[in-house]
Amino acid sequence: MTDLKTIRGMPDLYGENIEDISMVEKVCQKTFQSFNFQELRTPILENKSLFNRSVGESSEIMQKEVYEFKDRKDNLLCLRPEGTAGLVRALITNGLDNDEIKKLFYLGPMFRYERPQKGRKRQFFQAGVELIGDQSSDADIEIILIANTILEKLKIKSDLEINYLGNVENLKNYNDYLEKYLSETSDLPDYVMKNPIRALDSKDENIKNKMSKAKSITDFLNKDQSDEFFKIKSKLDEIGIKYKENVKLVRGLDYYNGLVFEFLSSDLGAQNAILGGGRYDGLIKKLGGRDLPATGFALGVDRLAEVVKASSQSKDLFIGCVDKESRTYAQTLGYKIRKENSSLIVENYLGNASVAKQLKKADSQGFKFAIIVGQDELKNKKVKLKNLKEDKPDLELKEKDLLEHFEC
RNA sequence: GUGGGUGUAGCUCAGUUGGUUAGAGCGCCGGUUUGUGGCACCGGAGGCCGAGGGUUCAAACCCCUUCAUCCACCCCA
Repeated sequence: MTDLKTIRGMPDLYGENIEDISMVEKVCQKTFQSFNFQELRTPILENKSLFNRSVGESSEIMQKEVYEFKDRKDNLLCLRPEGTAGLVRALITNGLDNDEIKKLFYLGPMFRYERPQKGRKRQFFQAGVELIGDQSSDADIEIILIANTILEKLKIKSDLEINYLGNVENLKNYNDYLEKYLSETSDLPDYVMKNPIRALDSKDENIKNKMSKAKSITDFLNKDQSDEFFKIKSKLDEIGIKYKENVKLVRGLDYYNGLVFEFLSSDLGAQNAILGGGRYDGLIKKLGGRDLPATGFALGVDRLAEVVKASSQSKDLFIGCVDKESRTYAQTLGYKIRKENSSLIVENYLGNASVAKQLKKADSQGFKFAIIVGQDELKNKKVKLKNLKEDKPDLELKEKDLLEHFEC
């Protein structure tokens, strides 16, 4: 029966699970659009080399988390592990890397071969924005505003942490410094040896102790960079967005520089990052496009869905029927009512249960109103509208009045 | 990739030192009530006890393997 199993970390989603995810996606999409961001949808499959050059060949993700395979013509492909690289590639591929400022968003499944746990699946959903061509700190502020709006709409409590990485040289210098600083320590785990910057957010007590006396990236910034960071912070203050400066915040993808940030939720255990992003000014050029600044973020749709509970949508009208003759009329009524108001949820019950059962079903499924269509209704074109939520007498309505009752 | 927990009905879970036919609650279907809901009562369906192997007269239970899931490390959204 192995052929009937789902692939590890890629569950079928149904019921409440998909309701929550789908609701989060809708909120994201609406919010992006309200900031006048346009959708850009790229393929799930890309050449693996694209991610080697963007995410970084030495990064954890590319080292062991990519689903890669050869196609029938021996091209080395992979399932995308994140969204930014594909979107940047699309800009270059389609000649969109011009001077016009671009505000783009994406939404869809990503894949990483990791050990699954809460808030971490092998297929997971991300939504994100990229603001291309604007190097000002206002652009960084704009995307933080988007992030904040989404989290507010979803009523998710979270803490914003920010840090400033400077540019490639700062990072290199800081990395070199850490390498030297840590070289006195023995028993360093592999991941720290490979990339000393990883020691910053390590949970290992040994490393934590050692790092508490190390210099921070802030000490490696020049005056302009410190000023820029200061500017960003005062703008956040002015708007009234609370944040915590975290000099240990570094991000796992190689392309980040300048401002980086994360929104953290305490309700998710170890996978507490629900949204993260920052500036990636060098990436477009590195991938072969023009030298354009860019900033953006990605959020974990599944992770947000874990911490919100979607208020189950209330359903509007249950149309039952008592025999075959009346059923078609019942369907006609449903059809007309939905035309009158397309946002209504209207069930046309097509089974053979008794009237009592039908009403019970309507009630237990959370419908507000119910009508039962039978011979009388068919003959007189009149129905009794039952209010299932409040104890009120039935309304006897002609077809026209019924339609009016439900129009928007 | 490392360490640990858990897999029994659609869902949440009981199941005694290994002992006849594996249970409950919720949900589903039917009835009390053949055209009027919420409550109550009665009945029913639904299980290869995650999968494969082993020990035993006998395994949901013990052993091995494997898969899935959860927690932590790691990583990230």
